[in-house]
Amino acid sequence: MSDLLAHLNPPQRAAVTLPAQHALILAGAGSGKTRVLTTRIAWLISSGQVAPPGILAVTFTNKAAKEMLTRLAAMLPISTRGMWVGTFHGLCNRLLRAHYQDAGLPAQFQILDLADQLSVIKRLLKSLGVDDERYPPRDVMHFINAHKEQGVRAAQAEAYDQYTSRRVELYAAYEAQCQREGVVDFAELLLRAYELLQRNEPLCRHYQARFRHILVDEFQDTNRLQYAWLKLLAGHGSVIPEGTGACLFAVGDDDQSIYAFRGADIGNMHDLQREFHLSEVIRLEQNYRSHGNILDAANALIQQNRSRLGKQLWTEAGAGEAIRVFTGWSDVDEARFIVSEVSALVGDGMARDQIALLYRSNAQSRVLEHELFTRGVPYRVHGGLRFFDRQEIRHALAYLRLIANPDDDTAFARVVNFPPRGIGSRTVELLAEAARQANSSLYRAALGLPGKPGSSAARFLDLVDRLRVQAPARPLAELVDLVIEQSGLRAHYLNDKEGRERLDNLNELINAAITFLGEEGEQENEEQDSDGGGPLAAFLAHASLEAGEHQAGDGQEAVQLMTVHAAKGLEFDTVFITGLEHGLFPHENAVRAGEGLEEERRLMYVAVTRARRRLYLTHAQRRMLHGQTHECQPSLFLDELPAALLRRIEWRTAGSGARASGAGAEHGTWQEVRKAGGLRIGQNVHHARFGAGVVVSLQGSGADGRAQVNFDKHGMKWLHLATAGLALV
DNA sequence: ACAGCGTTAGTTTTT
DNA sequence: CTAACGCTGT
Repeated sequence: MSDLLAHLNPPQRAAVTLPAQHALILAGAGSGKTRVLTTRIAWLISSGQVAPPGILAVTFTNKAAKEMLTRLAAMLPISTRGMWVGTFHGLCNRLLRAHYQDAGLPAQFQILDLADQLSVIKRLLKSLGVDDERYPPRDVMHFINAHKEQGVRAAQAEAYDQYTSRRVELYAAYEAQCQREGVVDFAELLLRAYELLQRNEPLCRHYQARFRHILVDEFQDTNRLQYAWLKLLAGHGSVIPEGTGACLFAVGDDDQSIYAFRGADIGNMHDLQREFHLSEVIRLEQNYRSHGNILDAANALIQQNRSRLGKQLWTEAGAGEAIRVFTGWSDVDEARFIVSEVSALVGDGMARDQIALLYRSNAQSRVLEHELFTRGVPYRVHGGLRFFDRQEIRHALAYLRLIANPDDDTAFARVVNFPPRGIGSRTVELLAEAARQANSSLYRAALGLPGKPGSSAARFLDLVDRLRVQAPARPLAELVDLVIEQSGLRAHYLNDKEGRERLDNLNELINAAITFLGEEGEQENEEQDSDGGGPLAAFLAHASLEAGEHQAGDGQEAVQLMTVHAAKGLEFDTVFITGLEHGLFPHENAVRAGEGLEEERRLMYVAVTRARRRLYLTHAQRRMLHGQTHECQPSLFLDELPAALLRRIEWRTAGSGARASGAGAEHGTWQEVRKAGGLRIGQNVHHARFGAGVVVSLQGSGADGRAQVNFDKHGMKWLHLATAGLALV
């Protein structure tokens, strides 16, 4: 056991060996958060304080849950069996499957992802004849989800004006519709599980007696409902029998809270302290990731935020390199600099996957990708289409869903005419109308319709029927194969020119089914409760809850491109934070909202703390946005970093000795015009707004000519010679 | 049933 | 500037 604690620093050890009590651990970036969490569990178990079934560990992502299990398996001599480790959604799904009747759900209930949910809402609005201009489906969906995340049902929702009142009605209709179809959306998964425990006292007592330690990762990202769920399970706020209820061990970092827009509420951190009477908070501030300069920059930046619990990262590593700042003349210029820098780093032996290019919004990847592609640098963009989101996979899953639950209208509508079998929109409309009148699902309405035997509609119903009859006798993978074959999907994609890849994906789905069953059997389960609905329902839930890797890395070691949000939790030797311009990062939409700027700053903080050794901050003076070129001001975050930590990078400039690679082709161009406008490199100039500076490079000629000037006070700028009014000094 | 056209919007996202 | 969506015409 002492081995467990051997490599921990004092605060980490204090957190791990805390007596059985509620606790909040404020874990800074790179401070060994996951390690503390897993070691705590291992310590609790190996010191005999709790048996594995007494542990409930909650994360937000499947990746984090998996990582926790892997590390635990390495630490503990005994099996992790019996522990509940998973995402909020995964665990709630488990609860609902085990107690589906008490929760008022069919055994085969399906889980709607965001796209499915939107599709349900669209159909609902249509059937109710709602003007979707006034009530855009996306807004309605957001309205519904926001309420559910607050734990508010339609019946309790406040309708303070007529418009809202209508949306509450739609929320109620949506609830009814989902109930009729036997489907639950993501938020419903949590709300149902919460209500299940809240209303069923014996059941709640059972779990309160079982779980003695609840550990939560990324606590700052919890929404109100998730916090309420945790409190309920921990037995907080109600009188419960002696020896039951759990200790809540929450690990989080308020400075890395970047998901307020989807309901995360940092207020939960304050409430946790208050409601659980936490006298002290353990702070993990020693950072094992980054060099000193990077941490100093991060600290200085985040200090500008007013509402913080307070924390200061430090390291035993040296100061390291200065933070490099580059100002591009344009977004393209910025990208060229970055890629040239990347090439140089790779040339010096740095692994490409240790270089990350971060941006605030996805659209920004375009220019970077173009440049990387042109220069032949392998790269990988995170955040693309996920496996279970692919069209062909969704089609196949829809058939499987129909087999499991014929009332699933979303699934029905998706495949009723795919592959095309002559069931047009007219037929579907009639069907929808019949279903609405009979208050039944599309499938049942279709059964009731006076369809001619042999009609395409009847053949479709036969197909689903036939598959459903065969389903129970078949192993899951075989069933998937059967569905792909008999539905005509395989034949359809065989005739398709881009179908090759889609067929590969469908075959991959069969593999996924095999893998899934393997893993399923390996873990769980001495408990009977975990499958309500058999392997098919479990597989479908898996498909909804774990959307799969974004794309299998093609093996080739590649430069990593992603949004700052997607980078949270990751680390790289070298990080480029790009597009550091006002309006872009911080994003203008965020700045307008009340606390928006602070969240943007936290986002910047997350970005900065991703870097181990080298950090580049880049921005452009003009950028193409929505088809128009915009003049861009540097991000205010650049000004919030101590100048002493920064070093401006000059690129393709005379005599600077900066990376000259890539300048070859353009070298001649600017050499010819270096005398443009009477300016020369090294010329001292004065600008009305920026003051004194030195010309470091010249480009273009005539009305197009521009000069890069390093201003004493304002750093590097590109200026139009025609308009800048530079005075020679 | 589907191609082709016009319109419109355009942060961040896991489950 | 795009991409995505919805509508119209064949």
